[in-house]
Amino acid sequence: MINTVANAKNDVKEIVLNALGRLVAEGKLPAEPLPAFAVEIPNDKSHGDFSCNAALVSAKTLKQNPRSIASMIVDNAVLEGTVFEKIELADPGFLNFFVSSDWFSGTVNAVLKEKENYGKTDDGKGKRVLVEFVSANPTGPMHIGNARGGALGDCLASLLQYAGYYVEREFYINDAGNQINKFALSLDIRYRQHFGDPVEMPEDSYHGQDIIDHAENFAKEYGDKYLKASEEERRQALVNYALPINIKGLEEDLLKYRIKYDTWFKESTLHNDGSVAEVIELLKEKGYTYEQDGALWFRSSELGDDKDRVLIRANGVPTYSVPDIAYHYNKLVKRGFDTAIDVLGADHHGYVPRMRAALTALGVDSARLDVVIMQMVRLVRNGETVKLSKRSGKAITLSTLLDEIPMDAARFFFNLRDPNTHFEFDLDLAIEESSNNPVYYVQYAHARICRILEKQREEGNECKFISETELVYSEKAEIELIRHLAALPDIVSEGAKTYNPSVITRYLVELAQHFHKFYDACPIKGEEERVLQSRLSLCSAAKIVIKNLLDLLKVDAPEKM
RNA sequence: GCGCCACUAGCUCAGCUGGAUAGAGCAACCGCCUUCUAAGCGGUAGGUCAAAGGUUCGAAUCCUUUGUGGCGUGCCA
Repeated sequence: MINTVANAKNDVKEIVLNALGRLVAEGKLPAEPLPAFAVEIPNDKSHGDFSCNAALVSAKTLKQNPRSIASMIVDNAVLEGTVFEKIELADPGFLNFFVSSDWFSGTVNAVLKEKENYGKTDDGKGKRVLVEFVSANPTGPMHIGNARGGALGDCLASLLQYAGYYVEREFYINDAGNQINKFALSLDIRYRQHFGDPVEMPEDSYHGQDIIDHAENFAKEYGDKYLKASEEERRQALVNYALPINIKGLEEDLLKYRIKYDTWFKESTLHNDGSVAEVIELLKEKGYTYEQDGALWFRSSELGDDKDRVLIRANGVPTYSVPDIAYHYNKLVKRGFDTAIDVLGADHHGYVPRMRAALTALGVDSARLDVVIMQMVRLVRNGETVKLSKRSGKAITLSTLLDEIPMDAARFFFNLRDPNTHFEFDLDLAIEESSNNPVYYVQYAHARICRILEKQREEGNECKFISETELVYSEKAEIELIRHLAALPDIVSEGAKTYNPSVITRYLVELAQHFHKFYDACPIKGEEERVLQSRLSLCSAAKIVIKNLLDLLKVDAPEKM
């Protein structure tokens, strides 16, 4: 058994349940089913290492006051063979558990033994999860929202892997439908304008410089020969030329961002292989469709959406929902993933009930679709919000952002906050090479440890990894640091369960803080052998954990700064 | 109008399924390098947790109403 917070919490639960069981068996307590109770880490360390509210929550059921229940539990608790050395009763009825001192050395030992596996959990039990994220429109470059989605989706995928899931990353390419038509139209007009045609760009076409560049490069390569071709042929040629370039661009930008997908899934394949038609047939068969005003409707309002939705327009063209339904059907049924996770911007939240309704209609448990909604990012420079205008084509693209700020900072910063909260990205801070910048603060801790270990090695003090019974920790800063190391598996479980990688970045900042305090309070050089070895071991353990988690985030862990 | 998300220190944010005096970082002020990285550490000050009700042993946390802000609400994606 490894000394982690998670295991200690389980031990507390067992001790309490056993004590309660004994009391019931002796007839001192009624045999009532008790409500679930919690084990937590108190803020105030005088309240012990772990505290339990069992007596408080069961007071009502047992019809006794919490204090007397707690007192009975204390009297009947058996601590032999556990990591705890004492339990205290505290008002109004808390049970405070104190671990024995070798629990701390055991934790350090566990980290050193497990190395790169320390912190991993088996919550996922190998369940197959598909994380789809970014899926930016291939008609243009990626914007700032994709930057958050990229960092978030990629780290979420890594976190789930860490928690024992089998994970694949996927990018869904919308290479069909209206957006592509608009793309074609925009390219077409720019191409004709290039040769002096006075035609104007419609309001809702793509006005960006990238479209002009594509048209001009196309003109350079093929001259004016497509001017004489049919409009359809010309647009097709333009799309066939520009779209692969864009997709390649997306792939390259994302690779620079350290994101590598397992699959690039094209929407067009769903049209070509009949999946789109199949899904419509299935919905019809199940009786979830009807015709009205010449269009085919989906009875989504019966399945939790706030209104019915059009599947096929009066003009015979399916709406975007249909391939999307086919796509999710593909993920969950055809490819058999246990869970599909979509990382979406808040502006798409209205789409979620519809997709769940569709899955339900198709006989798929809609709980297998999980959606991580991320709120908008506000970019701030010099204390002022950077205005983003998509319409004018002057939005900040992902690649300009990444030219401005270091990759490490981007990946770290976009995972600093809960996905579902609005958040402010301070561009100046991301560039700053100081302790104000959380990335540097964490990296500095890592570099510092590396140098300490190296210096000690030069002086003949190798970290020997002596047995846990010989490690000794008594300083407050040591204890705090070890407590934090022990908490990692719990943090991983929580982050995986709530789809929230920000717990990892925050954990790292706190870990770095605990380390810096330890560094300041506990010298290594010149200490007696046992203390020296204990502290070297603790340094190594902290280094392992920082490195593991920076790797998870795909942020560099420099050995020197 | 309806729906989703938010509102905690001057600023940016934590606060786990309700728990024991509400936490960090920044900014402000005061300190710490002849010893392993001062890109570090310590201290002081700063809050009616948007407001009002409710639920209970106990609420920043759960419920209701109100206010403010963001985003949705297409036979656009």
